[in-house]
Amino acid sequence: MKKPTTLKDIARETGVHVSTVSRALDMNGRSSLTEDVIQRVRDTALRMGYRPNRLASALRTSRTMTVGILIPDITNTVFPPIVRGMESVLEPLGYAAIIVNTDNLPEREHRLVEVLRERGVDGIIHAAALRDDPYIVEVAAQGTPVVTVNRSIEGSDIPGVVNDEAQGIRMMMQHLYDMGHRRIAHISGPESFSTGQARLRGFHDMAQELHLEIPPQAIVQSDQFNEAEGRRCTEILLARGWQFTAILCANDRLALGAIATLRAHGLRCPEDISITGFNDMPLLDLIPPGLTTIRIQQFLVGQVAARLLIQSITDPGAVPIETVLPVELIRRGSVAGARA
Amino acid sequence: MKKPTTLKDIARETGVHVSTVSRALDMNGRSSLTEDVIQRVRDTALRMGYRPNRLASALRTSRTMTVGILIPDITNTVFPPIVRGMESVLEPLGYAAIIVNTDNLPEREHRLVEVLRERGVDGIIHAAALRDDPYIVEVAAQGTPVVTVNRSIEGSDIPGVVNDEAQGIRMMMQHLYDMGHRRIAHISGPESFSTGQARLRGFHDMAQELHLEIPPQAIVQSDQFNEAEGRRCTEILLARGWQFTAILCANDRLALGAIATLRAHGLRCPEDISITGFNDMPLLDLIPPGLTTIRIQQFLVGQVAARLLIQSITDPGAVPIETVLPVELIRRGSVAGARA
DNA sequence: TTGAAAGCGCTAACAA
DNA sequence: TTGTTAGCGCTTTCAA
Repeated sequence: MKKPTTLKDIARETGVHVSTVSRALDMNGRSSLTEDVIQRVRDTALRMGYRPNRLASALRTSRTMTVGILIPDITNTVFPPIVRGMESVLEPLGYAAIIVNTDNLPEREHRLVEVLRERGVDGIIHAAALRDDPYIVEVAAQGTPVVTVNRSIEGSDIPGVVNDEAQGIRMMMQHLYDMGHRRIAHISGPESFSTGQARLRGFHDMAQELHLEIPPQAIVQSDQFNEAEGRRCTEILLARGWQFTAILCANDRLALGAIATLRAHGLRCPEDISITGFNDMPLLDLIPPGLTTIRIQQFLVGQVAARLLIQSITDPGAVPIETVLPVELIRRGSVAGARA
Repeated sequence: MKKPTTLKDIARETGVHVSTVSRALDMNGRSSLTEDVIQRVRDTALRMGYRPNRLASALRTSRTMTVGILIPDITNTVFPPIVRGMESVLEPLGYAAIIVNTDNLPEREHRLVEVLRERGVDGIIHAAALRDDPYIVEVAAQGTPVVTVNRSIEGSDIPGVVNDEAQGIRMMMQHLYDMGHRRIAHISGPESFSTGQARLRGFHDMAQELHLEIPPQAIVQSDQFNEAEGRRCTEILLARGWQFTAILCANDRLALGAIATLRAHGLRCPEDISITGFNDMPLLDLIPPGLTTIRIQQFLVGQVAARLLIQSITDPGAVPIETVLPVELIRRGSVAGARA
């Protein structure tokens, strides 16, 4: 239970004033101190096992060297690589991260942001932003640096990193088209997320470009990005009776649900119906028939977001509002040529 | 950029002393204050959007209401559910969590623990403990409450939650035996983790009980719990030429690697060789041929660990050293009857 | 180049 | 029941 060494202890030990110790231990700002004093102080600090008390220093400087990360659900396998990407830039810079799960619930998000603010985080990386998220906009307006990842907030000037949704959908549609598909259904993402929205728009735009007819029955909107919703939406699609040869799903988990439901109806993927996803989440390659999907650069997206946040903290102003990262089409087994 | 409301602001506004404000806002300890004052203070606090500064309060009380969580790698899908389990008990109690990834590297673990201590965490949940982990033992000895999850530290009195490894291996061996397997190989876990050790011992114990002969060639030790090691170890097993009908792998990822290597050698699972795993990680059920495995209660293990930590913080002494959670055998497609 | 002193926001004796 | 006071450990302005 021994109590930690403080600056005062080191001061007593070396016979200088605590402010001198503080200066000697300050790494960046050149301190105008004698080399000799600096050495003596640092040596004794090391010897006594000094560990700076960031709470105290934060109270003085209002810099905690801690940031908050808002995730919808860390259990969703797309997010861990993103988090590691963030950590890979934050940790070397001396930042620690408080990670919280919002479950996409606005009032839970609200509460958790309070938790972060009470702890004086220097900034917030928001991977769970809602398209309409007035609360976090307010937080940013009050001076807490905020950046969004994956999703963006509509009509706000909060910097964000996103994947090239439009291009991803475009490549996928082109691929399906090239494989002979003309009647393509779409299970779209929740309309409360910018990703769901962007992918839906991409779908319409590309359909028009390819001169595909997309009747209203071709599209079902999901309420969440998960397997259960994928199943529910596929049931609806099937019940509508419109004859489609492929379903372009707004993400991988919806696609997994779609495949399961198809199978339950005696339909095979890809022989009867082709299915596509989005994200290329981990382990996907091992799940038959191998989902054809759009790969986003999960680790990189995290890195870029973290860099943006650091920049917002140290040098606001010069931070780009939107950063778009390229995506890649991954062909696997879930797309086949359209039946005649 | 408006600066946050402090107790002093509320004091000025209500015309009482800041210590009175502090008392009025203190939720638990009944404060011997007039109902009227309490109401007035709380009302204005609410009106002014007061948010307690935990840094300042922590500096005074040395309670940050923040805990540290050490994970080997959040990208490993067994861990996110465990983390959610922890969060499910921590968050309602007002605790936030700083989560860090050790990658099983001792010196990285060391550095990250420093990061946590500098931020004054009230305790540490260690899901990345090494069998021999003198540093964290020292940290605990110096007064920081520590509990381990999944893995335990040898010869220490640090409280820990583990799964019933012995019973899991026992059930699995019995299952293989019942399916006619008599020549069972084992890809064991890293010897630096208590889990690897415990499962290996369980393997030997149960083999003896079943009167199975286990020649030295039957066992290969992995260096890490991942697919690459599973492949490497399987190659070794195959090269040795000992005829086995099943491989009991120390965890799911080793098993996934084993299946891949078998396939590369033209061997089918389960027709030629049966394979088993441990953990029942998410998505495993979707990967063919469906790995027969031992399910650990991921969410629960996290919950229990968090409860233990809170107890260690608030009421040390009465904390059980070891808590063992039951496991379950999950039969899927990777085990078939042994070939004659 | 170094020391003195004040204060970040809060809590907890101790007094009144 | 409420106010006064001191101080948690650190940084930073001002003096010397």
